[in-house]
Amino acid sequence: MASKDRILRLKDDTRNNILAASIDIVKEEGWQALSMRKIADKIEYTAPIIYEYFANKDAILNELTRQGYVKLGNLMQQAISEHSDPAQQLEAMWLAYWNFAFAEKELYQVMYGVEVNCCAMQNMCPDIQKPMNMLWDKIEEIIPADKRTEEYVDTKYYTCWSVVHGLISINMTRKLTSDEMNKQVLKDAIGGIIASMK
Amino acid sequence: MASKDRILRLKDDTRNNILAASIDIVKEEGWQALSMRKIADKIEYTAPIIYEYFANKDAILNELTRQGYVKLGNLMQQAISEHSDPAQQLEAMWLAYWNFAFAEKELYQVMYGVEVNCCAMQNMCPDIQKPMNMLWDKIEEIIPADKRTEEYVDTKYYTCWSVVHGLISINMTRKLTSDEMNKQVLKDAIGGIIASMK
DNA sequence: TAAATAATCTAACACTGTTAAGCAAAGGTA
DNA sequence: TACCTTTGCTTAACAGTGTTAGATTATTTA
Repeated sequence: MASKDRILRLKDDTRNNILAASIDIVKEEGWQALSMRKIADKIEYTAPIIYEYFANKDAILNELTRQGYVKLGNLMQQAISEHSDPAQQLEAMWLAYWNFAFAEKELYQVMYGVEVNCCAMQNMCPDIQKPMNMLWDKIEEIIPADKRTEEYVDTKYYTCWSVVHGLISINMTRKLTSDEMNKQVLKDAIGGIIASMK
Repeated sequence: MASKDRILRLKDDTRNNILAASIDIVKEEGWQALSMRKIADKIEYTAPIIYEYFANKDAILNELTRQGYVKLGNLMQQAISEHSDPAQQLEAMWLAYWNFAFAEKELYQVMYGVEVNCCAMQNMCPDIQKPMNMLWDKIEEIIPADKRTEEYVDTKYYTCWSVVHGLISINMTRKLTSDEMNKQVLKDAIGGIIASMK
């Protein structure tokens, strides 16, 4: 019965191949160029077999989105482990978020809908919520107990997120700002918000 | 020769009809649903005649984008006229930006590529640059002369823009935050940045 | 070896943006 | 009035898209 396992492993392989082929195509030609037939070509099959692994094209994008959040979560975990002071940890987490957005540009695009049309963030699965929760918890930790209401944490969380995501979006759609200025804006804004929490 | 004028006016009418039909469709069914044949149906023609008025689909989106920037510019102008203090003017301008994004959600989406795929911001025509320039100039005005370098103004400009655009993007892709909190975040962040300029 | 099952492909549907060819009505000219 | 040319518009088509049904081939099981 070990052959069953081998076959299952092979099926898993082609599933991964589909996902890998997809990001390859996106990296080469952008999200708009991603088509079922192109994916099939790349994995040396015909288009219909993809539907044995994914319900439809959106399901592929959803899985890539999920994987993106997993990666982001891991990077944040690592950022935390490299500092002991909560404020420094939070800053490192946002920096990790920032770096992830450009290191995995294509994933960030599908995760946060910058220049992508698809998949309107339907299923809020745990993987997707994790990075958000990590940031939220860390902010909660920094805020002194007497100010620590859910609303206050929410406000600070969304303020930080807005700055970072906004700056990333702007950088991705048009590229005018210099790298030094990005770092400056990021440090200024995030630093200011973090300082205002205490 | 007045009949020539009438005919030209009619041509202008259908051009406008094409644009109006386009936003109508987008408002009803979203950007993804916008197709040449649907536009044609709405203006009671067949698809190919659209190409007598616009080079291709992207050209339609570009024109809508341009019109969006014109509207935004006018709203900002109005915001300025309603205050005398530069800091208050700037705050009103950002508020106008914010309100525009939700009053003309579809336009904002095509202007800033939130959940849209098309038209990668190719031709930076004056109409498009105007709102940016208005904000930039106002920020320059607020910053005291001894700090007023181009880089410093740039930094403050992008910081503000990032917060606002980020918050808008987040609100448009997922809607979790409450209206009151949005205003709070906006006022907090923008207010803070403006205060830090002086 | 024969039957049953799994794996894969071909063909098709309805849609997309876009172009070329053709028809029909209007305009100008003799 | 007759012809010609231009304009306005349509039909038909091409190549591409996501997706499904049916047929075909290969593999496993009895």
